[in-house]
Amino acid sequence: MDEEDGRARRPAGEQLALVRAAASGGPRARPRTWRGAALAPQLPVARVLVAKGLVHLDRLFDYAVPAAMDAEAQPGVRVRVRFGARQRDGRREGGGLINGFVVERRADSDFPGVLAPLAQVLSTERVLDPGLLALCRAVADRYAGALADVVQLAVPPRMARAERQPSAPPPGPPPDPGAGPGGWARYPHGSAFLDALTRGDAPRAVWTALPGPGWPDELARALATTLAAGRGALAVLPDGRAAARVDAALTALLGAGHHVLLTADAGPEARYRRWLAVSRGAVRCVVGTRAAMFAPVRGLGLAAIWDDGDEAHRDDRAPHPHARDVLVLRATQEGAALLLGGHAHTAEAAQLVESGWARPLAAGRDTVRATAPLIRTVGGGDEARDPAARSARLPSLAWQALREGLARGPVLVQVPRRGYAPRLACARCRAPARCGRCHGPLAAVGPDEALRCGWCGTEAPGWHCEECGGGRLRAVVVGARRTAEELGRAFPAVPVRTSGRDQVLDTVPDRPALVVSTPGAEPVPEGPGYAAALLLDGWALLGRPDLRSGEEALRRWLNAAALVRPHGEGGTAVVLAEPTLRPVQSLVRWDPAGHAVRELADRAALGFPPVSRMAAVSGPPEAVGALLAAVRLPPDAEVLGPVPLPVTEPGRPRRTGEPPPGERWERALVRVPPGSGGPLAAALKTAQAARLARHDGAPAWVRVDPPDIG
DNA sequence: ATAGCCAATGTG
DNA sequence: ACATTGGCTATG
Repeated sequence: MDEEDGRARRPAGEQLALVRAAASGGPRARPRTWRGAALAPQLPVARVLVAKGLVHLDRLFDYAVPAAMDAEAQPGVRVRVRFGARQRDGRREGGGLINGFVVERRADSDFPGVLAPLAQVLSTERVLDPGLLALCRAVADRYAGALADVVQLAVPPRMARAERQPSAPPPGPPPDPGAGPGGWARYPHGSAFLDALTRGDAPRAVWTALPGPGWPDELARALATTLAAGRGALAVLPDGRAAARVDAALTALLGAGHHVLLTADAGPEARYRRWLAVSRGAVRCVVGTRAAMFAPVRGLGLAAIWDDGDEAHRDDRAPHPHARDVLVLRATQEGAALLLGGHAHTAEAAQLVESGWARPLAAGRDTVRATAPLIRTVGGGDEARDPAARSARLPSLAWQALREGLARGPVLVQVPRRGYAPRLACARCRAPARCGRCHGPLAAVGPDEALRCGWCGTEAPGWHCEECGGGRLRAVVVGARRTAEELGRAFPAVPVRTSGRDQVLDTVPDRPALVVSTPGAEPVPEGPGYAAALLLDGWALLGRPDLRSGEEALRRWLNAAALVRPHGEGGTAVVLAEPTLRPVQSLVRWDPAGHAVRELADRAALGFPPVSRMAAVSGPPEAVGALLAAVRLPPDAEVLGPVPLPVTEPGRPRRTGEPPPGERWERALVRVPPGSGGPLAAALKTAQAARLARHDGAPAWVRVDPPDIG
């Protein structure tokens, strides 16, 4: 914000006299809108956010409002201004035109100098309203980022054609979904949650969704209930497919016109048109992917997020806000309800419950048992005795589950994402390197890690090829397609479908088929669910030192197993993993909340997020050292490191915050206890701004909530 | 970032 | 005496 510098405030008259003098005096050309023009009679000062995300320029600048722009230069509109000009003997020189937003109209300015005029009002659309501005400010503060950067995430680029069209209002008042609570009746507190929404209260719930296809309808009912109570509603989903399912459920409840779908699939212009309908208040219900977390819904009554453990919820642009955290901020700031739902539970969700901020919304054990499939595990001890199973190189139990499932319907095989767990093969004969105990694929989990089985985790020192006796390995990438081919040969009578990153299959019919999919791309079965699922993804994750490996493996398993028929209808999911491990046990008991609670306790004991908050400072050693030396950290902050970062391999595309190839960078972590996250971000931002403004040596990167802590 | 100033350095 | 370069600073 603008600095409080204590200088005497000039009366508006004197200020304007200065501007006029400047305007009539100099020989230089001035913006055409300005030459000789008078100023706005009322509120002649516009406070402008310039659209440059520089941490050290993270404040507002005052401009004079020419009379001709008086009516249009309202708070929230996009403008163009001269920025970076210098002032010499009463005239201004240079400075380029850049975009910005009018944030406020004022009678006078704190700035003691001569104000430059607004150059142009780009659009009369008030896209950055005070509520959205306050949210962006809070997000920037939370993440030690620049306000302009966050605004760029929140306000889509202008599409003139979309602005020319008026936004159609809904066909009438939103219909009351009142046909009872639907699937919410299965949850002891489900109806109470909906009733609270109807009353206009702001209940906050962490919802453990029952397995099965019901959740999009339940989410839609919560949104529709809020809308019927006269408030706005917003749901953020991890991908376009999930958003489309909720969109369809909402259309079924309300008909068309009462909500919009904000996803990237629509294309920039259609997306902006829908966003404008929300911004203008014509539509008050939004379903979308992460950018929708900022959707300026009027009178927000409910903010909902599905599957917050999905990394797609974190924006990939600085300062990398996470939709869960943004919605928690919004619910607090705007007095809205929060619904954080999923089959899995993050430690963050558990923390919201444990702190008392949110209440659990879960079904009873009996209901869970009646809706979940039977979970079976195959650990390293289960040999493949069945000759047919041995030829398919699958443990016999897995083979059996596939065969029995295929007799009754589609069977899902969840395989690791391509390139995620590189498989190894004999360098001489190309035969896949197999585990001696369970025939699972061997994998090198980390660069210097031991060779171990990708399924049961058994280490395989001194490996030799079973086919040719060779002792050297080479990496081969085995994706879904290859797994599909292998399984197809094992079950020649059954059609094989694949679904993965580049070719996602939305649904599969209720007929016997092998459906090979990577995590997150699982097709939704059209019938009562998959007859069986084989979960081959996860071991590579569990072997990692990553903080979230267990949580993430369980999340992927639960999301796949939730697509399987209930145990009572013959549904079975087989997971190839050691049954003693915590995530495996939690899957067997279908207890995601319990897993998250234990996970949270562990992290609390170790001083890990989300109980502590962490920020990473990375860069060349001298830059990291200088920033750490300059920063005035809160007294309870603790600096860990710095330690050397792994060197970027040449050729691999580099992400921001990673060292350029060949450079040796370091990373320090700064950790604070709960409650000191805000001061930590503020301190880092201040130090960063001071160093950048002075060009004080090489810059360091600051990132709040860094990924890959472990 | 970016433009403009200034001083220091280089060139005829 | 003048041009070129690099550091420094403020941006309304």
